[in-house]
Amino acid sequence: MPQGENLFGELESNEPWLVEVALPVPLRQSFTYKIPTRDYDPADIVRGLRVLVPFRSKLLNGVTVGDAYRSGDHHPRTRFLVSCELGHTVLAPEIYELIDWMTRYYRAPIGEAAKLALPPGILNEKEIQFALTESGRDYIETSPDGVLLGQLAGGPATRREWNLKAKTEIKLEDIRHWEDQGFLRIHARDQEKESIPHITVVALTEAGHSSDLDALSRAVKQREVLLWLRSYPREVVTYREINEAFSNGTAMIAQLVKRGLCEKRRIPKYELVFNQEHFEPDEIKTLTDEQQNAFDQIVASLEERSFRSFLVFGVTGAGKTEVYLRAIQHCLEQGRQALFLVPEIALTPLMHRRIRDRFGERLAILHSAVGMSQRSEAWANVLAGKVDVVLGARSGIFAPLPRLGLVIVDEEHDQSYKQNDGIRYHARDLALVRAKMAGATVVLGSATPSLESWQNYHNGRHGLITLTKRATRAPLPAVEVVDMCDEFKAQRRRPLLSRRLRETMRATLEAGHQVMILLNRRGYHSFLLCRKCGHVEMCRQCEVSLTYHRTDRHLRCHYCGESRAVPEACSACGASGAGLQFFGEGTQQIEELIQKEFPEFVVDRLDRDRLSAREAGQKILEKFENRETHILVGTQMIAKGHDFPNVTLVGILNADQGLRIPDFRSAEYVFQLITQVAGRSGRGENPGYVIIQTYMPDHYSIVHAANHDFLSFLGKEIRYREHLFYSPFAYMINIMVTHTDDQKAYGAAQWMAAQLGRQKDRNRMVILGPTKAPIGKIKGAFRYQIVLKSGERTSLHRHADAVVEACVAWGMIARPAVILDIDPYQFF
DNA sequence: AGCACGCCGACT
DNA sequence: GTCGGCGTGCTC
Repeated sequence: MPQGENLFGELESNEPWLVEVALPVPLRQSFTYKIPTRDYDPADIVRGLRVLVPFRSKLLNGVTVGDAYRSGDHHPRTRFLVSCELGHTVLAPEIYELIDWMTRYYRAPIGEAAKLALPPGILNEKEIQFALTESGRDYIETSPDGVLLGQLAGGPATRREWNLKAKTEIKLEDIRHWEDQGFLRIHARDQEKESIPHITVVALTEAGHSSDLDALSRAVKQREVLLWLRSYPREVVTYREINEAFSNGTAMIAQLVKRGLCEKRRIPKYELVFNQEHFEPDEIKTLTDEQQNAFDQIVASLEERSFRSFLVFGVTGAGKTEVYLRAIQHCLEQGRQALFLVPEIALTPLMHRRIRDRFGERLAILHSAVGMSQRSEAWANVLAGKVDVVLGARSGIFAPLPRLGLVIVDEEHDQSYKQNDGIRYHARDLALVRAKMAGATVVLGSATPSLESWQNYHNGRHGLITLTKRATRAPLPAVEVVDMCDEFKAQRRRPLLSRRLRETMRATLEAGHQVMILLNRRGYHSFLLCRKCGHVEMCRQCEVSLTYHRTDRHLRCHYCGESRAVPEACSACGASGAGLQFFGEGTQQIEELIQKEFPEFVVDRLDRDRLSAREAGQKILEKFENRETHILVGTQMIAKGHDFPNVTLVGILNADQGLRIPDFRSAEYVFQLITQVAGRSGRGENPGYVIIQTYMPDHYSIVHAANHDFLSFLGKEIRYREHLFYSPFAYMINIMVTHTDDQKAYGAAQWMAAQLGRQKDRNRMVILGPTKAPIGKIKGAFRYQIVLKSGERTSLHRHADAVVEACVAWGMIARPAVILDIDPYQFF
C-alpha cells in the first residue's frame, strides 16, 4: 500500500505534508520537516529549493532533496520548516544526481556534498529568534512555567536575550515542548549583514503596473522610465541597468518610488539573471593535420550524443587548447553545453581572456579566487541557462548545466583536481561520472597523462588521440642534465647554481632572450637548525619544522598558520643566536642570489607568498610577458599554461626534490613537473633549451623527462606500480585516524586494522599499517593511517565503510575522528 | 562536527 | 555554595 493512502486508496487528510532537507552537517542523512500548509502550497515545494529550518538550537539554511510528500509515518520529533524560497531551484536535478552519487562513492554526507556544489553562503546559519504566539499568551497566565515563557511577552528574542531576561539557562527540551504545543514561533533574526551577496533592485508596484499615465503627464522623463520598466523583460531591474538606459536613472527612480509606482527590493544575487556584456568572437585559426584529426574524432563522438571519453595525449605546445575550443564550438552548435576544467593555478586572467574572446557572453567563469559577488553572479547566469560554456577549476564540475554535451579536463594529471580536505573528491573522476549521466563526451588532455587515465585507455575505457608535433612546428627543447654531485666536488660546497646553468643563463640573456628558473618546492622546507645540538625549530601544534619567511622575519607553520619571531636562542639547548642557521633555499634566497649574479638584468619571483597579494601574481606575469623582467624565479605555478615566446632557457634547480617524499606517485610527479616546465622553453621562433640540476641524474623520471619520452617513463613506472600493487592496479583507500590523544588515536587505528585483518584473506585485500602519518600531528591532533589496497573495488569500499561504522560504535571509548580518503592522492 | 546537558573538582 | 572542566549523546 503506498504511503499516505488508506485501505480505500483515498488520501489520509490528517497526515502532514513533509519534505526531506539536506543540511550542512557531517551526518550521512537528510532530515524530515513538516510543511506549514497555511503558508505554503505543498505542490510548490519540490526538490532543490533553499529552505530555512530549525535544527537543534539553531536555524540552518538547507536544500530540499525531494518533492513534498504526505505521510503519517515520520520521525516523532519532526518540526516545521520556517521558510522556503519558492520558484528558484538552487540545486539542479543533474547536480543532485551527482552529489547523490558522491554520497555513495565517497561516503559523503548529503548536506556537505550539497554545500560543495552550491555557491558559498547559500547553506548558512542564521540567528534564531523566538516569539510568543496567541496560545502562548494564554498559557503564560495559567501555567507555573509561564514565568520563563512570559519573558518573551515583550517581543521576540534570541536565545541569549531570553536567557538574560529569565536569568537562567532555558533548556532546549522546554523550548521544544513549547514549540510542539504551539506556544512559540521560530523565525530568523533580521541580520544587519547579509551572509550571501545581495543586490538592490527596483520593481514596479501594483500601482506602477496598472495606473494610467495621466498623473505623469507633466513628468515626461519619469513617464518614459515607467514605460521602460513596464516593457523590461525582467520583473526586477538593477540600478546598473537603469543607469545604462537613462542618464539620471537613480533620481528618476527615487521620484517613482515617492509616487508609490515602484519599490526598492533587496534580493540575493544568485536569483538575478544579468545581462552580460557583448563580445565579438575572435578569428579561428587553421588546424594542423593532427589537430584536425583530434577534432574530427571528438566531433564524431558529439554527434553520437552518448557517453564517450578520450585521452588526448599531446606534447606541450601541440595546440590542444585550440582543439578544445573548436570542440566546444561544435557542442554549442548542437544546442548543448560545455564544461571546461583547468587546474587551479592555470586559471589566470590571461586564460579567461582567450576563452572569453571566443565565446563571449555565453561563457561563465567559476573560480574560487574571484570575489564572492562575482561568483554569485556567474553562478546565477549558469543556473538561469544564460550561459552555455563554463570555465572553472576543480569545483567547476558542479556547474548546473542541464544540456551538458562536452566536458574537457585540461591537464588531467594535475593534482589540484583532487580535493584533500572535507569531501576528498577527484574532479576528473566526477567529470566522467557526470558525463556518463548526461550522455556527454569527455576529453582528458595532457602531455603527461596520469597512470590511471593511461590504464583506462589501455583497458578500453578511453579512446586515445595523440598529438606528436608542436602546432608551431617548433622542435621540443634540447635538455641537458647537470649532475650536481660533480658540481659539489668541483666547487667544494653545495651550490645553488651549476657553472653550466650560470654560463647558459648569461649567453641567453645577452642574446636578448628570457630565462625561467624553477625551484621544486615539493616536500621541501627551509628550517632553522641549531648547530650545537641539532635541534630544528618545530611548530607546537603540528609535527613539522617551521618555515622562515623573510618578509616579516617570522617562522611560520604551513599547516596551522602559527607564526612566531625567530628565537634569540635555541629553544632546546639555549645556544645563542649565532649557533642558529637557516637551511634549505627558498625562492627568495635564489632570487637574491641570481640578482647578485646578474645585476644588469631584472629578476622577479612568483610563488605562493607573492601570489597572496591580490592581482600581484598577474602583474608579475604581465611584466614578464612584456619583457620588463628578464629572469623569472618561481615554484610550479610558473610552469602551468603560460606562453612566453621569448623564453629560450628554463633551469630546474632541484629536480629530484620531489623524489624524496613518501608517496608512490613521486616519480610521476617529478616527470610531470619537468615536462611541464621544460615545455615553457622555445615556444617562439628561437629554439629552447632546458637545464636540469639534480643529484640523481640517472633516475628514470629525470632521464625520460629529459628525452621527452613519456612512453618509456610510462613503461617503467607502470611495471613498478603493478609489481608493488599500487594504483592503477590496486584500488586504494586511506583511512586516517585522528585524536588529540596520541594513545587513543593509535589505539583506534590498531583496532580498525585488526578488524580489517580478519576480512583480508577472503577479499585479497592488502592492509598497510597502521602507521604514523607522514605528518604525525596537525593542529594538535595526532594522525595515524591505514592504507588499503585491493583489486576489487566494491568489496574494498564495503569493508572500509563497515570498519568506519564499527569504529563509530567503538568510539564510545576513544571518539577518534576518522577520515576516509577514497582513491587517495597525497599522503601527509 | 558542534553543542547541550550533566556530572565531577577547584575556587569565592 | 557555583564556575567550568571534560565525557557522552543527539541532531528531523
